[in-house]
Amino acid sequence: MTATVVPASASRAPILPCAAVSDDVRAAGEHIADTLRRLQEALAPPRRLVHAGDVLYQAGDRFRNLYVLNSGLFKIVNLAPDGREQVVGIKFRGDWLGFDGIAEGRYGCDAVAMDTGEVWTIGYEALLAACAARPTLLVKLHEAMSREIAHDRGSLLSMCTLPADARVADFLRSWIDSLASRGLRTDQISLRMTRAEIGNHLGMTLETVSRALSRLARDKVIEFAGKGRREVHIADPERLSAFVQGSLAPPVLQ
Amino acid sequence: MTATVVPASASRAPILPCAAVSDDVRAAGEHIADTLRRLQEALAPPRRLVHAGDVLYQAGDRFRNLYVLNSGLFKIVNLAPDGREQVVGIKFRGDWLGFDGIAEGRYGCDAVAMDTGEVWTIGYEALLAACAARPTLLVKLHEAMSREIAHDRGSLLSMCTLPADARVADFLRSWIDSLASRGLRTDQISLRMTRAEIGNHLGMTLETVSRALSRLARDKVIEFAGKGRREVHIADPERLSAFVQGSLAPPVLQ
DNA sequence: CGCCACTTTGAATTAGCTCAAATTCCGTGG
DNA sequence: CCACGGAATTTGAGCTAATTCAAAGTGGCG
Repeated sequence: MTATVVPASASRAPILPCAAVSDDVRAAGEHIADTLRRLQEALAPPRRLVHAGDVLYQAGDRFRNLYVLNSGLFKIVNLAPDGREQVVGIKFRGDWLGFDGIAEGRYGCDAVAMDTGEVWTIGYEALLAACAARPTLLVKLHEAMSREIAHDRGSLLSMCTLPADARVADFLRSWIDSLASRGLRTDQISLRMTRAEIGNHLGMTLETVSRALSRLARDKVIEFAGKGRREVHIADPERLSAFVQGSLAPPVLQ
Repeated sequence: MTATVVPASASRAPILPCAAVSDDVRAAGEHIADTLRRLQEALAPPRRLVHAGDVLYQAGDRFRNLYVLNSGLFKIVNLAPDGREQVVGIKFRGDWLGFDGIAEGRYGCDAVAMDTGEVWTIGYEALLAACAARPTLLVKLHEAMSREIAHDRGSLLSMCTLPADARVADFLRSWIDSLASRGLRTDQISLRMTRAEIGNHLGMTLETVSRALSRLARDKVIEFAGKGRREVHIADPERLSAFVQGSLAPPVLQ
């Protein structure tokens, strides 16, 4: 574990590339900043710097804290007793981690950093105490849990109703959505995951992921940037949605 | 909508068939009863009788209430804008419904009764007010949300890592688990769903569900009871788990 | 009794998997 | 700076699990 603790006096927020964004995108970005501000005021949570590969918590660890991502990227990995494992979620700035530990008193997943970032540690008991005095903080907490439930259901829907190619497209689309709702630029994704990890997350093999990406590139829905093929450019997010739709309705139009 | 409102003076709890159950199963059953008791004390929520097919709320409806199931069985159906739909959850006695509506102020799914039952309506604002004075009620609420998140992730894992037959077995196993944790008899399941619904829930076709069930019956993992083939007897729940495991490890034993 | 919805089972088709080989990328050490 | 080696990626060629299509079979209910 190479993570180190950073004093609360560290920089308040990361620099956000701020291109032209719509009003509701800016509003959504504000929503996250607002939550972070309130957490800072109420709890002045300790901050921790993490690097790719760092494990924030593991399945089975005793639950005491929730965590909020101030920057960076995490994967949430679910583990079955029999050894099966799956990437069940990708977490971005503003996302909370660890909700699944509340009920049983132990985390049910691993949380692994996929990039350098900063995590705020929120003691659960302290959070509850703070919420008692600040109702809006409780509202934020519930919204975050609710969003997570809704998002997981969306994943399940994609998994169950989309063919492999469309599932990959939808995965990219939802990633773009996440970026957009944080006011980040939506024309490129830096996939900090291998094809194998993406495949595991989407319930398909790494070869199928590779083929799907190649086809999306061939059809000009995405394009690869740079040397490695982990930088994906997306000229128009709409084309991703269109691709998903297209793979549903077999050309009925005569 | 044929549902009717039942006065709060109605019977406190349904009759629970109580065979020999282990201590922690009884404890789990107590957990639910305890939550219901606290809700009753704090809010005296209105009770509503529902019948199979009744729709409690629909995706898009304005969110105002959570609901707690005192008896009966619900399915939660997620709907995509493009018409895709999926049964993303099955709800039993003690389960909460509607969490997904908190964040956006609108429900994201339909909640449809699959059997006669009684639902308690919990005004969200009133609940928050009640929680302010009763911390344990807040704890219960968070536990319920946490459990839902953990459960959804389990579903995703099954979907992504199990072949069709094992997925059906795992579905039955988790249903049995739900019954067990409520102190209900675990040797039979009354599937109040068609093969098509089960298939939709598990991401496979109705034919595949039918074949999987036939194979499970042939292998004596389950057996059909009664005339229709919706009553499933399960002599030993362990055999379901064993079947799931067996379909993972290709006979390595020489 | 007969209709209708649900279920089962079979046969043919296919999407995605497995296996295999070639290629690219990137860090490391000479 | 370049050569080397391991990991990740791409692409091809069968193979298989699950789907689609089709046809009986079964049960519930007016």
